[in-house]
Amino acid sequence: MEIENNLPKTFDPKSAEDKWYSKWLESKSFKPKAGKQGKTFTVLMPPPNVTGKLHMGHALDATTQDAVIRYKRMKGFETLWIPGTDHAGISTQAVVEKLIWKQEKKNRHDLGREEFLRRVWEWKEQYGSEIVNQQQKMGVSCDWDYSTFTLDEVPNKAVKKFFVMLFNEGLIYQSDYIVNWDPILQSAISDAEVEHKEVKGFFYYLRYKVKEDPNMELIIATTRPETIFADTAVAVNPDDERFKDLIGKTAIIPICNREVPIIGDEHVDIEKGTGCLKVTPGHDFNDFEIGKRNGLPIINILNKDGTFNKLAPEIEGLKPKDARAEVERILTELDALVEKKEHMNSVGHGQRSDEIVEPMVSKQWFLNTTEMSRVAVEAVESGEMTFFPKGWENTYFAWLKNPKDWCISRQLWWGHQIPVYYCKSCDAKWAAETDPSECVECRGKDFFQDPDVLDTWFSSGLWPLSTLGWPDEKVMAEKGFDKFYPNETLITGFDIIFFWVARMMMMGMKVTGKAPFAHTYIHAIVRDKQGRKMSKSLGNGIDPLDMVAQYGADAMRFTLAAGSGYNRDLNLDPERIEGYRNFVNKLWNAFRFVHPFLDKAKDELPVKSEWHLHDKWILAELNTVSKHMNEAFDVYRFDDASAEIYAFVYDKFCSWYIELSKNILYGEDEKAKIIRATMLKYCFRKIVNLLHPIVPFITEEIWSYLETDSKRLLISEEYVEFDKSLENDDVREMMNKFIDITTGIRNIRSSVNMKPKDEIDVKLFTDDKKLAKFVYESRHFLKDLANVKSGTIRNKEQDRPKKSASLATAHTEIFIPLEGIIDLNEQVNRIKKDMEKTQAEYKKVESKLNNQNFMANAPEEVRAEVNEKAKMYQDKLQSLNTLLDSFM
RNA sequence: GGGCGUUUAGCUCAGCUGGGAGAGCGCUACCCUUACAAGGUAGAUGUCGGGGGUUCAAUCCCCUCAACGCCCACCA
Repeated sequence: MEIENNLPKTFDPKSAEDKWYSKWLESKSFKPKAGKQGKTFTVLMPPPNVTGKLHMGHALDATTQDAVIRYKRMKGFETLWIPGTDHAGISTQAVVEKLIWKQEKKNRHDLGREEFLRRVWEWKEQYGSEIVNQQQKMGVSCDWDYSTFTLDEVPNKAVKKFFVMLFNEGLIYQSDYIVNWDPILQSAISDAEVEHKEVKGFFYYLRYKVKEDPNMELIIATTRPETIFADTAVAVNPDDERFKDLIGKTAIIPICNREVPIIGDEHVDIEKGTGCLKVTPGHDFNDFEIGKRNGLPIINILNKDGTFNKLAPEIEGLKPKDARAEVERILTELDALVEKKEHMNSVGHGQRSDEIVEPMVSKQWFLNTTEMSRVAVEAVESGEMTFFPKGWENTYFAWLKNPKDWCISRQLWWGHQIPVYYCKSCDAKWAAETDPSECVECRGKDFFQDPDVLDTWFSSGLWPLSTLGWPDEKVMAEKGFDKFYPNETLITGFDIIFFWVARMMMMGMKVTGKAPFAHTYIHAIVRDKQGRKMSKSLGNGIDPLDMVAQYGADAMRFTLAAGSGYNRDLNLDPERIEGYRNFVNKLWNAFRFVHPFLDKAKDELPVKSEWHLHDKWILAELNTVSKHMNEAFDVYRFDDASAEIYAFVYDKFCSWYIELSKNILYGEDEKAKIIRATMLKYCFRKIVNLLHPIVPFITEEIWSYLETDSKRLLISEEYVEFDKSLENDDVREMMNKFIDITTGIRNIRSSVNMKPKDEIDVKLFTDDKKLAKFVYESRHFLKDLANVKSGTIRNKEQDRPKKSASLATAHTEIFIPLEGIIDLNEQVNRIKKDMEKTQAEYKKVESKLNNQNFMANAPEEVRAEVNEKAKMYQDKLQSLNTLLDSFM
């Protein structure tokens, strides 16, 4: 019979993607809608930087969040997924500065603050929307009306409100402090933004004279000889027998010949170096502390661009590297350099600029996080917020249990300007949420705002609040703050646990007393197939949009979901995407098979008494899959969810149910046809439903053929739930046996190199009467599945055919009489091999049963299982013996 | 130096509270069989990093060694 099919032979992702994304937008399917759960479910998208092109990490973010949101939406939660973008102070400013320099040879100071910011905004308007396009290509179902940019009005207000609040509480303070200075950005950066890298350097052993005793000299080891101009002391350990008499005396710094005190300080390690330490409070974190303890002066010998200033006259204007060489030259000349030894040094680099950061003392704003950290720790310890996988809480704790004050000011222009004002007429300094018109103290008009801006993470930390309108009460009401805060789940990568997760926790709890989200799912970092980080310099990056163009968004999403469980790395090989593209296509073709029969299908399932055993079986299997998928999604095991449905579609639905349906659908029995068509349609509705959170496009496309009401979109359907009444272990057992027999016959066919066209006669022997009956009734199917032309099925008391190709399962012996055609020795060997294997298995269980300790200690169910297995192996061995006998 | 993690089939990885070693990709043979060659059928492959211990029973728990990776701190 010829069946017409007007569907394309391969699935075309592109047209489906565009079509359905617009339909979802039109139908407002992404907007929160009250559902049967009576609860909200909010997810906050980590806002990508406006500078950025989306990379695979974003694609993983998008896929996992979209899967969760779609799942929960279908489960009947009122879902809200909030998108947005981050102004990313440092990187954006750097990108635009570079661009302007390239085009006009002007730096930001040439343009002035106002003009420069205008240019950055212009740039942002042009490129910021690119991100939205890219996200939409991946199918994200977020509510675009909630889209927020960190420099929008409300986040601006949030930042100011929070700043002023903490300023007035005394938690935000200004201080001269040693900070990490990035000479490229010409700004302070926080500790968290510094990355340490191993760099080859040297130990320089320098000779310092002691003023009081011209014959005495101290040898000091240092890795940074160029900083001697900023030294204000020499320190030794007060318990160090070698040097303690020198404490109180004076050392003379080579080159600049400055006299500095020799002091005793516990920090000095007797074992390390020479036991003498040069103290540079202006350019070293530890020395800064020593200086504070001992009241030492601070000398700053660096300019903002990292070159040396006039306090280091011999090297003025030089960069640290050149300065070091010059100092080395002079020291050698003066015979003050005793020795130079190679040494691996770990040196701080700016996360953004990748330039060596210089510790430098400057006036900065700090946020005291002691109390906020404690609260944030408590929230996780109490279970108010849970990490998935749980292990990541260690990383979180490591950061928060050892809080350091957070340097929040940056010497940049692009960002939230610090809302602190200074009066020029009096000494007043105050923080205000709105632009002031006069000095709070002298009411003078001559005041100015602090020129610095806040660390980007300061505004990101308030993201859960500001995206829902805080602190503007009107906007909060519009956006449903009370309804959607706290969020339910945060999904992000582990690299920003303390940059972002910890800060949101601290700030969210500070403002509302509640953790901003209940769950944090930490997903893997996407790497290349060799496990290397994707980076520009390696050129191993994979562009998600290329993958979408090449294989379709569904294939890429399925790949990412399948690779994303509780693992730390996700090594992505484009070949895997191709593999899952094939899966998507498989699904499409399975549907192509069903499609012509949809006319016959009814919308309601027939009464149970009319179900074929195949139907009961596939519905039971599908039901189990739905159970496992629900469980997996609930705990963010996207890998399990994907594997479950993948295996079902391939190994159960396509390989068996569809194959078994052909005989019926191409047959004569009209009633049976209708039932089978109805069942297939029903299964397909469930399959695309279950798959929808992972592969939204193809499932919506297929759904459109299955649902007559074109207004009902799959995205808004109810997710399949477990239904206990569909479970049926007897049917499963029967089908498994039938599959054993079919596979067994195919196995024999393959072993004797039979062509698919060759028809065969099969003789089956089993003592399972129900099975015998079912197999007999299924004889037509066996023709389709294994080209069985004729056969008999008898009990094991009957004589077996001689010299046949044969095989034994635990329940059935299969004979294919082929005397004269087959190599008998080969057959005997095959049976013997099977026998050895089975015997080995049997021995394993037998030894357990003979082990008294096992019988005494093992739980009953385990014993029962082992018993059953032993019986199964015995049966099989007996059958194999019978098979061998047939060759005698 | 402190902490975390990883080590299971050629590759990438799953294996929950101990009780049959699994998946995908790849590979081999045969097949263009009327949903699908982006396919079908059949098949091969593991001393579960090494050693020791607990247990009737260890990939799983404990100890130890080794290799690799990450994070933090520090480096006179």
